[in-house]
Amino acid sequence: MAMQVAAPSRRRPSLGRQKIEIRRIESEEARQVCFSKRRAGFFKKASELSILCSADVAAVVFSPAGKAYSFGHPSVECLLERFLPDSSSGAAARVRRGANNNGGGGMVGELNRQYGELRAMVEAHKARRERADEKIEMERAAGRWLPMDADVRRMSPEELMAFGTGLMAGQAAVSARADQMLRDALLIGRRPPTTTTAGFGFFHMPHY
Amino acid sequence: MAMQVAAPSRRRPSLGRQKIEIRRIESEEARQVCFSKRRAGFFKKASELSILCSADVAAVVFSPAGKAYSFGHPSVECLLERFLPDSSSGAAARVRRGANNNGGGGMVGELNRQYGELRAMVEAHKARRERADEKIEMERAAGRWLPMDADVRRMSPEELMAFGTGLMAGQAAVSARADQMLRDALLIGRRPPTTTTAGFGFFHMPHY
DNA sequence: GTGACTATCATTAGGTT
DNA sequence: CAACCTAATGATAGTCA
Repeated sequence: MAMQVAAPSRRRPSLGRQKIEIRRIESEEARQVCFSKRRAGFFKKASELSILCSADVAAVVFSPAGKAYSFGHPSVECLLERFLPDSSSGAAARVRRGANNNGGGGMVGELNRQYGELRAMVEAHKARRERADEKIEMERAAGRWLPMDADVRRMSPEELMAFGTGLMAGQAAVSARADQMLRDALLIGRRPPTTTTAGFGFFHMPHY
Repeated sequence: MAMQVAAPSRRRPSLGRQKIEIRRIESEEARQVCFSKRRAGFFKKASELSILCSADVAAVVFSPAGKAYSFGHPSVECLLERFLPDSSSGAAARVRRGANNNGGGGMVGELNRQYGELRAMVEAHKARRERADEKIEMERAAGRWLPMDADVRRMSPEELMAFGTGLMAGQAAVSARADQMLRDALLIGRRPPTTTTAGFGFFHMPHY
């Protein structure tokens, strides 16, 4: 492998950072490198957020390979205890029951209420949309849509679109990742991660 | 190389970003503002990390006021279950229950999360993109969007619920579509609807 | 509390070593 | 493969509407 003699006076050592689109990085190598860099940056952000704003933050990341990393202030477990009970105890069950019974009361009503805020925001956007004309084309790529629940009958088209998109997005994510999750789960099983402290919260790093 | 900035005839509207130390922000107001901004940035990073590297990411943030926000790809519960040490009691048990409840058919519960996602997304976008192409949104909203195989818009809440549940069970085609669309919307920067999943994955916003 | 701005600081994509 | 480098992109502190 012949190496070129660097010509420092003429050639730039680097093009510097290039803009990239937020989509899966195809190159296995580049993806790995990016993961390492961004994971570090991500945890740093978590740390700064917790310190600057006195907020409690927990973050867990699973690498494509199945290794688990995490950050938690005060600790991941602690925050999960606070976060989970609320959504798993009575809420979900109650919601579900209500849906089966009348499909429009209780939680759904609340959902709709909250939707009012969102709607307001969307409205605000429309109000500000003065300069914009182009590519209605992309739309086609969107494919088919599917608005559901939350009393869609009362939503404006815009809201329906937004909601449907969001819904699909979530489901898409779940479906698309189901297989990998399964694989990961089987692959990693559950091994106790090593724990280290990084500045503020706790970092759990995987050991190989 | 000290260079004095020549006194500009016109005063700068802002000094721009200033460097700050990573320590609790004393000013109540400044802390709140910072929290909002950084929380958004934090979730965005989480989203990008999960997309770029195909990594599974979950993050939970509690504001000083006690409100909880979260991001999870595929979902917070799902990842937590993978992360938490096996323990048939306490947290793990609850986590599992919650996951089952939500995944088993709690569409509304899921919708509630989607709502949060949508809101987060809108919030994130208002900050910088809408001025470009709201036109598309309008056009689309005009009523030219293609419905799914079933006309969910005419379904009763019960029917929607059932349909939604079925969808969650497995809609490969839809998932693919959504995924593609999401990618386009998110990465390209010019998405049709006012919706972006800030990645994709679920956002849990605080319940009021 | 949120949106808009802008100058700056921070992060990181691509290469190199 | 990780540590360095450089330069361009991205995030955001400070301020005002």
